[in-house]
Amino acid sequence: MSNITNRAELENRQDFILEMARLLVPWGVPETAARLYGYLLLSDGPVSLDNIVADLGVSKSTASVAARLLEMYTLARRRSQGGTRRILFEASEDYDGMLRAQTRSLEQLADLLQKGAQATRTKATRDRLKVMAEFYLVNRNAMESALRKWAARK
Amino acid sequence: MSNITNRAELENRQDFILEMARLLVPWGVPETAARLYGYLLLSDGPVSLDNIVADLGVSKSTASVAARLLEMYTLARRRSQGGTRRILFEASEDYDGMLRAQTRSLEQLADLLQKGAQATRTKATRDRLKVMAEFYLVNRNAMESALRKWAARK
DNA sequence: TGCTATATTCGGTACATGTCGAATATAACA
DNA sequence: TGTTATATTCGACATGTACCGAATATAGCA
Repeated sequence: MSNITNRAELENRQDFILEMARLLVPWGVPETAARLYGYLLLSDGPVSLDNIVADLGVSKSTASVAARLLEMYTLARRRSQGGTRRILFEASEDYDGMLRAQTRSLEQLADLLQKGAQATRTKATRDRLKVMAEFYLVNRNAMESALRKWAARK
Repeated sequence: MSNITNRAELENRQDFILEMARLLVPWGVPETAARLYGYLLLSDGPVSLDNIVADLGVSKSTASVAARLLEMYTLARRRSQGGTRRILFEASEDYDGMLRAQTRSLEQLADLLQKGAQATRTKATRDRLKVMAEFYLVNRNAMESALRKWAARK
């Protein structure tokens, strides 16, 4: 039972899904999981593994693994329902997970550079490391601030 | 001819280099290129391929490829000198290359979501896509603004 | 032009990762 | 407890990527 209604629309959906994969793969999301995320974003409601298998053309094991991956990234949520073992998946509203990971990464980078600077005796090198640390910290703070502002909006 | 002066310091440098690799690999930088970047950051001046080979324990071909990669990322610069074929490498001051790539990526993501929204007929889904597009755009702008401010500093 | 120093490319190999279908586990329920 | 529907794990296989050493290319210079 496919989730897609007509032929003309399918092309657009496929394009969207493929493009989403193209953009997400460089962020470290495996191809299939990235496509699944695009698929979930376009789906009008929670979908089952069998939906995924039908519409994405992957095996059930692959679908299962990809869905769990997206859950780990907090990009998707599973929605169990009583009375059946069937699990439904949907895109999560916590779509800031990826960016939060970024801020964490920038923070760690700044930290490492700072520590590196402290352990460096050559002034020129030490100064460069300090400046870099500052650079990454400033950018981290900008993102962090934007994320906080967003969370508080509405 | 190694670039490292004494035994006690080596441990710290190695730690720094390894940690840098750990942080950069998730950004899509291959292990050896990431280690090389850490090494360049700690080096007090431009280094030759032979320095890299000696200090990083990789083959010359690997060093050559890794250095070229860093150049492509604009994380390193090569400095040719007349009178010899020897090339020296150093960390670049354009260490914002990675973050600029991020802003571009966020922009494309926002764009794709926006276009996806336009092609969606279901209101709830369409609205979600619009909100997401806005989210990524806001964050892109925050980073972009921080980068501009940094470039104009001093 | 030939010789030396150096960088780059190439072919093969090892390793990691994603995918599949089959096997297994588990929830629901008669 | 047995049967069915469903999800998950497992083992094998394919594919891609990074690495190495050898081969090749090229700059400098006698």
